[in-house]
Amino acid sequence: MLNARQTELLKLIVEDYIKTARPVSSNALCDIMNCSSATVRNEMAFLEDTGLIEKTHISSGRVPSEKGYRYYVDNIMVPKELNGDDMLKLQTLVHNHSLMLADYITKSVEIVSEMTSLTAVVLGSSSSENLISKVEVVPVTENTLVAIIITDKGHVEHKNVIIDEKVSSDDIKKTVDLINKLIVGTPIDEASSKLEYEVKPVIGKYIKQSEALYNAFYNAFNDFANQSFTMRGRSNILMQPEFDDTEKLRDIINKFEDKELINSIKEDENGINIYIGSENDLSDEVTVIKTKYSVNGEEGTIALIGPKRMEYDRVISLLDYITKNINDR
Amino acid sequence: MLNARQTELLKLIVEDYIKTARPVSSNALCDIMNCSSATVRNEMAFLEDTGLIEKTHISSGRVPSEKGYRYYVDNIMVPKELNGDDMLKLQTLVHNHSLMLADYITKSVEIVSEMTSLTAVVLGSSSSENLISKVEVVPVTENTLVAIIITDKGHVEHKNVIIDEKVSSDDIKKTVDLINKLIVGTPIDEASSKLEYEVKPVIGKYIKQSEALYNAFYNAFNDFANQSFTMRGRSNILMQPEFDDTEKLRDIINKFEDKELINSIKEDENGINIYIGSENDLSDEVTVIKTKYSVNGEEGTIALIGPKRMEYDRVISLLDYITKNINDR
DNA sequence: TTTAGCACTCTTTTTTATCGATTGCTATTT
DNA sequence: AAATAGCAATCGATAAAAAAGAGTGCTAAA
Repeated sequence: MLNARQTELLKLIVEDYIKTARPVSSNALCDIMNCSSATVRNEMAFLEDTGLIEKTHISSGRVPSEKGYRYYVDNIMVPKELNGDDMLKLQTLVHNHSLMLADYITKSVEIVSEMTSLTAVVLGSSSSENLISKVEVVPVTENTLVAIIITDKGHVEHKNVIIDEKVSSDDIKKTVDLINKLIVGTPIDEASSKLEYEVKPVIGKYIKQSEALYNAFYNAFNDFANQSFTMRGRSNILMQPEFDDTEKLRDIINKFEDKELINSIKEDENGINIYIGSENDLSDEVTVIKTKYSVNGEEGTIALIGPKRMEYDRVISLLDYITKNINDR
Repeated sequence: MLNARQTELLKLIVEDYIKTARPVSSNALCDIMNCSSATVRNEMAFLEDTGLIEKTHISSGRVPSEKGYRYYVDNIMVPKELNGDDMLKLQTLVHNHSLMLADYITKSVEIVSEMTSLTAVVLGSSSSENLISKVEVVPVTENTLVAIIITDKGHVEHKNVIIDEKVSSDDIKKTVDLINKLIVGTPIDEASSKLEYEVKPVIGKYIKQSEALYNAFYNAFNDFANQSFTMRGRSNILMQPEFDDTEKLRDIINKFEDKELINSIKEDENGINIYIGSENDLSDEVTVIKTKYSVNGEEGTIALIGPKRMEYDRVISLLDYITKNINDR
C-alpha cells in the first residue's frame, strides 16, 4: 500500500504523462510536491520497485506501467464531473425522445467517440437473442419492392428486392403472410435455415414464382444475423502520438477490421470495466473500457478503445453517463 | 515526342517502379533493352530533360514524375485484359440479377476496392435529382413505426420513429396519404422545406398529434438529402509503402473524412478520367481515377483513389468493366 | 528524513568515416 | 554518328565516434 505522498506522486506522474505523453522527471514535480527533486527521486525509486512506474531507459523520467495505470484507476482516480461543454453536447441527445433505442445508442457512442477521440463500439444483443417479430413488404415499382424485417428488440432492417414481374401482389401478400406465420418468434440467426426447411417446401405448393421473394428474405435474414456491431471513430486512434509509427498503426487498423476479435469484446460483468494493455485481447498498446447496457430486455455492450494513456477520469464519467441514460430509456 | 526506344524505356521504368516501389537503375534495364547501361543512361538523361522521370537524389535511379505517369497513361499503357481470377470474382456479381441498382453499384465497387487495394467512392446522383416517388409507414409496435422513403431512382431509406401513443392508425394513414399527395415528385433536398411550408400548415387542421410523424419525415428527408456518398476500402491506402510515414497517412485519412472534398470528386466528363497527383484536389500523393455511370436516368460517379504508383492498366480495365456492366443494367 | 552535490548512464544530436549504388562525362570503339 | 567502356564524382545508407543534455542513483551533509 502506498502512503499519502507516494499516492500523490503516482497521481501526478500518471496525469502529467496522460497530458503530455512524455516521461516525467523528478525535477518537474518538486515544486508541486513541495520538496526537492532528490526526495521525489527517492519516492520514485520506491514506486518503481513496486512496479507502478517505469523508465523508458536507465536515465529517463518515469512513465506509468500497466500496473501503475491499474493502481491509478482502482485507487486514486475519481471520475471527473462532466463540464458544462460536455454536458451540453449530451443533453440535447438525452432529451430527444423521438429516437428509437438502437438509434439512440448509436448516436450516443458517436458523440462520445467524437468528444474523447476514442474509437467506440456497440455490440448489441446477439442475433440469437433477437427474435423476428414481423416481416413486411412494401412495393416500390412493378418489379421491385422493399422487404422489411423487424425484431422484438426493435431493430429494423430493409432490403431491396427485384422480383420476377410475373408475381402478383396477391401472391406477394400470401408469401409474406406465410413467412410471418411460420417465422415470427424465431431468432434471427436461425431464421434463414428455418425459412429453408419449413417455409420453402410449403411455399412452392401454393405460390408459383415465389423464388425471388424467398431469396430476398433468405439473404436479408443472413445479412441481418451477421451484422453484429457498430463502430464509430475508427480513425481517431491514428491521431494519437503513441501511434506515430506505421507498424503499430497498421496493426491496430487490422485488428479493427477483424470482426471476430471485435465481437469478442463483448462484456458480461456489470459496471464499467477497464482492460489496460495486456489485460485485453486487442493489443498491449491500447486500453478497452466497456460496460453493459440493459433496457427492455435488450442487453448489449458499449466499448471505448484508445491508447493506454487516456483521460480515464473523464472517459469513465462519459461512458457512465450515456449508459445510465440508455438504461433509463 | 519520344522515339521507340525512349518509349520502351519509359514503359519499363514506370512498370518496374509500379511493381517494386524503388527507383530504377540503368543497370537493371540494359539486359531487357539490349544495350549497355551507358546507353540506357543517355536515354534516361533525355527522359529526365523532358521531365518524364526524375531522380530522388543526384545519384539515384529514376522514378516516374507526374508528367511521366501522365505520358505513360496517355500514350504507352494499354488496358490490361482481365485475368481469369479477376473475371471470376466479377462474374458472380454481374450475373446476380436480384440486386437493385444502388446495391449492385455498391457491391461492385466493394469488390473492385478489395481486388485493387484502392479506396473506392460512389457519388450517386445528387439529391436534387432524386425525386420522392413514395413514402410509406409500417407499424412496429403500438408507439413505434418505420417510415420508408422511396425515390424515383430506386433509392430506399428507412427511419425508425417513436410516435405519441395517442395517434391512431387512421390518423397515421391520413398523414401518410397527405404527405404522399403533396410531396411526391419533389427532389429530396427540397422535401423537408416543402414539408414544412406546405404540409405542416395543412396537416394540423385535419389531424391532431401529428407532430411526431411530421418530425420523423422531416428528419428522414434531411438525412437522406445529406448522405451523399458511399466509400469502401478506406484503410487500404494505409498498407501502401508510400504512406509509411505517419504525417502523410494522417493527412490522407483526414482528407477522407472531409465530406465536402470527397463530394467534389464528382465527375462530369465522359469516359475514364485520371487525375494524377497535383491534377486532383485531394493530395499530390494520390491518383484519382473516376468515371460516370448512367443508367435509367440515374447518373453518378465512381472513383478509385490510391497511390500514384498504381497498376493503371489493370485498374482502368476493372473500372471500365464494372461501369459498363452498371450502364447495361 | 531531507537535501545538495556529483558521477554515471543513456538518449539525442552532431560529426566523421566508410561502403556501395548509380550517375555523368570523356575517351574509345563500332 | 551511335554505342560503349571506364572512371571520377555524388549521395544515401550504415556505422562509429564524439559531444551535449537530461535525468538518475548514491553518498555525505544538513
